[in-house]
Amino acid sequence: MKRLTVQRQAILDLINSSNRHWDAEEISRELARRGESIGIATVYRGLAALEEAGLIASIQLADRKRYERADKSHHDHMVCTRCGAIEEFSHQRIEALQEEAARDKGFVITGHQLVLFGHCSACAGEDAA
Amino acid sequence: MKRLTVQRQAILDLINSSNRHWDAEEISRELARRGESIGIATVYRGLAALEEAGLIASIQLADRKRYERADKSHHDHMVCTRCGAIEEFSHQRIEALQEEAARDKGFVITGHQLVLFGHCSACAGEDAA
DNA sequence: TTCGAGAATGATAATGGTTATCATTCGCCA
DNA sequence: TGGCGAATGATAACCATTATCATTCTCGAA
Repeated sequence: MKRLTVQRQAILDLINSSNRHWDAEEISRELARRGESIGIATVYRGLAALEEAGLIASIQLADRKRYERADKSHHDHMVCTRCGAIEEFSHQRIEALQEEAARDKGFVITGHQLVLFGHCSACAGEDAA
Repeated sequence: MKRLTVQRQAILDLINSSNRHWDAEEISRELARRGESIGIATVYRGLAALEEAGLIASIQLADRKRYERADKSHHDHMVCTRCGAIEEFSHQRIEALQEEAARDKGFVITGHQLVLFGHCSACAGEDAA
């Protein structure tokens, strides 16, 4: 990324000001609502550039890619398949064990993604009710 | 799945006869090569039906979904971002720790996916050479 | 300050994996 | 054996994302 343009700054500010996991379309809509419309192609390019620069992070779900703040410690995600909520969790030990498993195979890890699918406490509670 | 048709049987046999991780297009091509052409829509429907029946398993990568045999014990994957090779690994502890993390949040796990990205031993070896 | 080159934008077309549509065919069973 | 739900296959549609390309912007050199 050679330039942090006003469009990219707007995307970055939006993401940094929340704890949400945004997709490109949501960002486009929210910025439009605030009167800062940005072409959808620019949103995609901006997100890619910002991620490459390490200013935002992402998780790749089956249907779409979602972006979040990068200024949080590493974590993985739990996705509720009922309401779509995305929760975060981290477990020191899991990371270490991943490295161990990779080392056993001579595999060099450059990244990883762990996603748990299921029902969040709110949705799971409905079952019991 | 109400019927295990010849088309679905062909898909199942192909997957069960290998250790590969197939995408729909590859299955279509391979069956065509063997003179058992199947419409691409049928391949997609067949894969979905077979997976729902628990006869095959899948991993959702960023660009495409890949299918593999289900008659293997649970495992996760390492994907080489250079040559595309997919290796499998499993770690008892990781599974247990996932459950632990979920329990802490009141989250009920119904499935999960752990993918490590990086370089396989062959590709990583090229660096050293 | 002005100019030029490279970078970014934005409207829109294209891409590619996957799903929907729908007429036709299949296979089970009453 | 007639019928009905299920499956097939060709093809259109979907949808997130990327490519194209003319235009605009921005920074640094002159």
